[in-house]
Amino acid sequence: MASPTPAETGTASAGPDGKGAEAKGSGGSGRFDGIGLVAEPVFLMARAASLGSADANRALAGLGLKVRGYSALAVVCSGRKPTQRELSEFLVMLPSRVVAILDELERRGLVQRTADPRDRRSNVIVPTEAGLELYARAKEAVDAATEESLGDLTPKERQELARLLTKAAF
Amino acid sequence: MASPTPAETGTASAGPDGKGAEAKGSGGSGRFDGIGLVAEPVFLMARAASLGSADANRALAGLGLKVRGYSALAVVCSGRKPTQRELSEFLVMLPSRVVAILDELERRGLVQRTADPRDRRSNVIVPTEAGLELYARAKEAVDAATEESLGDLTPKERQELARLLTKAAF
DNA sequence: TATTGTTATACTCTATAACTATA
DNA sequence: TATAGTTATAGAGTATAACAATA
Repeated sequence: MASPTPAETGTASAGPDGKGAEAKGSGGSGRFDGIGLVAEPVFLMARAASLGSADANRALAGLGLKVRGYSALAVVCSGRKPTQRELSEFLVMLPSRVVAILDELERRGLVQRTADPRDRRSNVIVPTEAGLELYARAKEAVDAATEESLGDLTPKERQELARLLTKAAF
Repeated sequence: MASPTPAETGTASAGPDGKGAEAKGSGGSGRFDGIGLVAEPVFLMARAASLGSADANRALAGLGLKVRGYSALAVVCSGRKPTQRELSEFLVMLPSRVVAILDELERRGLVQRTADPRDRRSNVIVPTEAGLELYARAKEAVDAATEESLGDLTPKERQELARLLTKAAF
């Protein structure tokens, strides 16, 4: 059981099996009952995030994106015109990592660094047409992956999960 | 706002600010409203897990543990006598990573690799007295950190969050 | 033949500290 | 004096492939 092959998981997460092979749908932790850890939010969030990111990375692989690049592109495509500092805070990424992510997105012609008229130290990041188009397709891919990885939750449960995670994440 | 100093975050997570400095308690995403990404579970789980792990790592630092080592110790101390393969699957860690984690825990005298009478290829991992004692203290530290990072959620909401995350994580 | 644990290796991400140009 | 972006570098974590012992 459970293929020990990590698969092309991209990077930002993943682990030994692309998808939990234990007791999905049993309503509990399946064959891992009795381990106190399964009741701890820190562990549950880490595991869910790891598996979810792996799924999303697989879904994004065909578009040449991974979760972090996709997330940055999503903020840039929101119309908010973020600076790199804002991206750093929102995505919980170090400024130096933002540089690398944007270098790649800019090299591919998906975003542009533009001058901030109010502070010449800052870069305002805006999407290109190609960036907006790729983002639209990427979002579909991520949504489809989410649909699959949260397949056990009802729409109402998903909405509640998102609400609670928002309180935990901000 | 928001100290750009990452602080001694351990490793398994972290980012630019140890704790969200935006609009905690506003019931929403604060100054990040209008970014579609904040509604996506993959992003929310990654952000919550990142901040939560950073908090937990800070809480565990004084005990010489980080989230992954703590998690492995927790499973070993559950009385389940896991093999390394089982730890790999449960913790979503590659077998080679489990080797490194256990090498460290064993070197510190917290766990022991013992022979599996039913399969001489496997190691059955058991805790030492010192391991059980350290785990008890570590669990308290993690629980306290969780108490703080989920401080905005009512007990009922935390319970519901744990239930939904369990469905998502297994 | 397949699996467990192990080692080795390459790559990515995280963390820190410096540097520049602005403010 | 402080901040935004950049670069460089050290340290963890992730992903693969191979191997010995065992099944």
